[in-house]
Amino acid sequence: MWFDAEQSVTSSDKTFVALRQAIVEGDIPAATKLSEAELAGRFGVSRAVVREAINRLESCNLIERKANVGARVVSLTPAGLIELYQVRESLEGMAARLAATEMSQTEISELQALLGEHYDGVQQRQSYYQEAGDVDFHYRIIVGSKNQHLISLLLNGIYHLVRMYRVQLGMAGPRVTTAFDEHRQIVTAISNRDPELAEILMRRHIQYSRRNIESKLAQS
Amino acid sequence: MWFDAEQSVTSSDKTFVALRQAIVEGDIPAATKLSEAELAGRFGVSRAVVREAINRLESCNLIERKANVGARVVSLTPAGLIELYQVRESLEGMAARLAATEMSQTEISELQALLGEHYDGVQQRQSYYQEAGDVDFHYRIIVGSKNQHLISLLLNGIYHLVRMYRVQLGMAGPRVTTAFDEHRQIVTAISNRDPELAEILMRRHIQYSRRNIESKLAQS
DNA sequence: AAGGCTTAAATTGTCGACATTGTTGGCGAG
DNA sequence: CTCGCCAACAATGTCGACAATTTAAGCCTT
Repeated sequence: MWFDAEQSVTSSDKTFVALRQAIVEGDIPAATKLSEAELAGRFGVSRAVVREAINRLESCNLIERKANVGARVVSLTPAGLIELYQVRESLEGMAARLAATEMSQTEISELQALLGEHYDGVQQRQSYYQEAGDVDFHYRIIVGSKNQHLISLLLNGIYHLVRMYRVQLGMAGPRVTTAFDEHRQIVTAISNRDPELAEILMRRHIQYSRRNIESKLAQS
Repeated sequence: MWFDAEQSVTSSDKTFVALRQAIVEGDIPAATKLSEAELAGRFGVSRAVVREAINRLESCNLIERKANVGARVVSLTPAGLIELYQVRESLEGMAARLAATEMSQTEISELQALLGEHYDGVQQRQSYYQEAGDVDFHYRIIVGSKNQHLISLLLNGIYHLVRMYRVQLGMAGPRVTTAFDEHRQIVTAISNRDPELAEILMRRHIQYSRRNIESKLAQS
């Protein structure tokens, strides 16, 4: 499912990607202290490449660093989740707004087709497909904004954190049918070239998503 | 004027800050190729610290890197400026919205006091004060949002780029009186605890600012 | 026994050298 | 004369070792 067209060529890249996945998937639990030496041994590389990987992880907001002390994986807190979704609401709302004017007709058609596939998946209750379909939907709108800053901030910065919360809080993929309706409304607004409505609907969609995760968080 | 409470203790930090300033101020022109060896010699440090500084500069979107090729300072383009201001509009709009509910009464009072000082500066046509006052105004609202992601994205990521455009396109500081009115309206909305209005006004304020810079850009 | 100081261990920060990759110039074939 | 291959060069990527700082333990004092 993953949209990394950029192949990681250098050793640092591979270590970075591997570490990021380990953190996001929870193989390295939240709030874990990261020892450069230990990681270097585990990945069979030098400490320099681990350092570079850690630096890049830090700019993804997946780890926190203190000078002369070390790095540790971020802690997942309810407050942090809310803050994350506030930023996401802001950025993805703008992405939807821009997508309404910047996406080509071809891209919009593909988005509508994706919505159709998504609908089939929902009918058959394929939960794995729901998750992938949701990510793909948001991904296309973000890219459709044609704004490099937005794309970079969301795909490199926010989405891995969002996924980390989802995975580690055990979000399977409920809220599918309602989410599908919201998706359809957003696509309609975009194909009508209505930026204001697209932004409003996307922001509400993310607000609902946040509240859904919050309620899950409160249960556990 | 600068608000870096975080003192740079390590050698990488100092190199990073120095390099960032050199790039933002234009001492190192846009689109310049950055040689690790040369910079290491110029700053009197090892290549490793220059590498780390360059990595951090990259996550600020001030330089671009290609594997096995090298790094170069970003190019300033009209399209890039527009994209940057679109993101800024989105994020600072959300910051104003959050500030309207999250800022303490004390912080709001200080913001109003700052507005008064700013007014005096405008009366006396102190252009240096106008620039500093504008930055300080936006800074307080961003911090007032109490959202760590927002604060980090804007202060570490966006603002240095904005400043780079301002400095290198020779923006002295016009648009002061109108901007002052806009600032006052925003403060009023925040002190009235009106999130929606605060966001709308901030977004319009940044849209105006963008158009102003765009017209300057078209002249040259 | 509790607290603070000193010292030792471990971790991070920095350095110089080596390996690998990309680039540039020249040479030769067509 | 142009195109393509090859080699030397320069730049980035990686590594192991040393230096500086933080942390922990141990000892001494009170």
